[in-house]
Amino acid sequence: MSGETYYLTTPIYYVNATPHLGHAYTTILADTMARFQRLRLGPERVYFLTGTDEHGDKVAQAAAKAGESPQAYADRISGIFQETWKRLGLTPNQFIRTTSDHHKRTVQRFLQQIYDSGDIYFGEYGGHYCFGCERFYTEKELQDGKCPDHQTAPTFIKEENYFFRMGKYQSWLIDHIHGHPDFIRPDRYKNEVLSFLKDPLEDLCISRPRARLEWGIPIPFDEQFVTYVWFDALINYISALGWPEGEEFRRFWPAAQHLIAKDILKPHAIYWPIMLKAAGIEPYGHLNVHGYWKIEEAKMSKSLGKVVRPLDLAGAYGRDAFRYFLLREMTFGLDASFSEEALVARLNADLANDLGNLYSRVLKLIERYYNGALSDRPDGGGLSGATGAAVAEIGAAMKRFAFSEALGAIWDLVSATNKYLVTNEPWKQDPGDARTKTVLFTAAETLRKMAVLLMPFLPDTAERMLQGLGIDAMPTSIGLEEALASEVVGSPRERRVREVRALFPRIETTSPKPSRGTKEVPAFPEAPPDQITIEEFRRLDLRVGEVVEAEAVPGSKKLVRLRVRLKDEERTVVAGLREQYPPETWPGKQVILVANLKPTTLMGIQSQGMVLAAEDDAGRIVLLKPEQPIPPGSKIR
RNA sequence: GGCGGUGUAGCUCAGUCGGUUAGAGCACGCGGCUCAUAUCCGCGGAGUCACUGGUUCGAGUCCAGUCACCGCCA
Repeated sequence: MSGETYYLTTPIYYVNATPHLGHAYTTILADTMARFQRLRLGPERVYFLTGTDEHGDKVAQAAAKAGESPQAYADRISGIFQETWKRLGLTPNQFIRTTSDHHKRTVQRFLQQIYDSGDIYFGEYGGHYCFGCERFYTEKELQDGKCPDHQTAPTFIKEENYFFRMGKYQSWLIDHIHGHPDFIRPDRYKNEVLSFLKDPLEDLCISRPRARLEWGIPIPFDEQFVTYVWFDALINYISALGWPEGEEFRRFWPAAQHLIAKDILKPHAIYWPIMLKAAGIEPYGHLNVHGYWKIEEAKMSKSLGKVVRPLDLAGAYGRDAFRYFLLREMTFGLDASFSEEALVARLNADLANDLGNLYSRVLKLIERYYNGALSDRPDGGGLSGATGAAVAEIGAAMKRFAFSEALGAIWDLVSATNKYLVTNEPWKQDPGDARTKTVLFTAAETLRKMAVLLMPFLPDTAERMLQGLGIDAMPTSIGLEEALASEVVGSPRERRVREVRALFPRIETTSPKPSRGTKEVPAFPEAPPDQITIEEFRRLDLRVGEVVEAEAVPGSKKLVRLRVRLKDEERTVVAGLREQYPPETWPGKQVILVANLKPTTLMGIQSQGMVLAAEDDAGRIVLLKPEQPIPPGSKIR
């Protein structure tokens, strides 16, 4: 029980979408910090939580659209998140799901507790409700009577609900933030919260009538209502630890470091501390807020597409290179730009040229001079100052979540080691000379320490470096200082360097556009690029259509203009099939239509879809149609 | 409309309490080296610190205003 512990959380991700760059960034940051703290404190003192948020209107709607039950849908999307983190090599201690029985019970217990203590009341509320946002809007907030987010007219709803007395704790929260200046960091977000708290805080509506929304956790004291999703979701941070009597809760609360993106500042900075206060739980330790990645579409390669999928990027460039870019390029708290061009620049300059080449030149010299033997390792101490400086800087930077600065400190050490070699020129010296040995072994020792320091940031690379240095045992259950001491890691007397492979092959960019060296990059197991996922397939809206009329397009040999009936709409579709299927053969035919194809204009006629046909090697074309007649508009999946 | 933030080299950014010649990385140019992944090391050019005015012996830094972009709130 005694001693510092570290509890790190990401938001739980809403399952109405699959993982994107933002999800990956937050989770990679958390993983890096978790690994760093495990190295510093020992793994048993660190707990890293992530998971998925699975209740609410939007999930129910997405499930309906996918033709699945909400639970089946949530299971599937949650599974994709878990698989993605696994493939990225992330190491959460727990992956929590809000549809788990344990979480549901905890939420009910929490609600009951604050209900019993009088902080929840029943009241009536009327307002303009947007189903897309799952919230009410005031008249002023609406733009032209429509929801500013969804551009749809809200529904006026008057209903009774349960409300949480947040206003009661407003002054307490303001005092707490002032009393703990880094409760919310960086400062810009603290200021934003304090500015918001200058106005009176309204009570929070924490229920939704079941008649309107089934998919949620029932309110324990009134089965006619389910819990508002935010209220449900925030509680994950303590239900995961087994609040109230769980051993992990006692051990890791309130040493919580919440990590979020700036879009969900308010629930975390205002609702959540007040919820904890009302339940008699100590506030969390810190809220750490990061910015957005602005994706520069112009600088993204066509093959990876506009949608930046973490696994595609990690697959193309290697997961450590992807991770390095994210950690190095964004100043914590600020926005940053993401492009493959910038990623390749970082990969070549920092990873291949600086670190990879350093590793390679040192090991190859040792290989050649001493047949790889590292058993006799006099460390001349010529780099101890630079190493010590790096260790100190990393520690200071990580306290502030300044990942980029921490990596900068490691690269200062890389640079110092390169300078050290140029200064001492071991390749010009006699291998048998004591000085030569000292220089090379000092460099090797520094590489080993560098690898230890890199473990949280580039775990795969750190492991490869240590293995190249003849070390199999990863330091996991010891502190950082011990890990850096040569006696602990790699103590076997018979250490020798192993086969040296390039850590990061350069990606050649000689052609005007970065020619992506995808093939050469050591990728981890990943679907070949010509396969698509089931999600990608589902983006196609394929429908059965029935041709109502058809006529030749004047001035064209191949084109035929079709009127195609779907369920209760008709589309004009221009097809290039007139030679095979003249106009008179079309009426009454059932066809397969790509219904969500972007409309295009052919010979002055707008075509709202595409009819599917098959073509053999000889160029013979046949139309696809349902095996049996089926109502027009039927979905194909 | 209110509050807040940002504006520094071609690009991305650092710049502490006001202090002397404004910094780093990338990119570019020159030189060195040839162990190393065409890598590494050294040197160099380039800035009206958004603009205008003020305080001060002295302003990138403090104050007022203007412009541009961004965020939060209404």
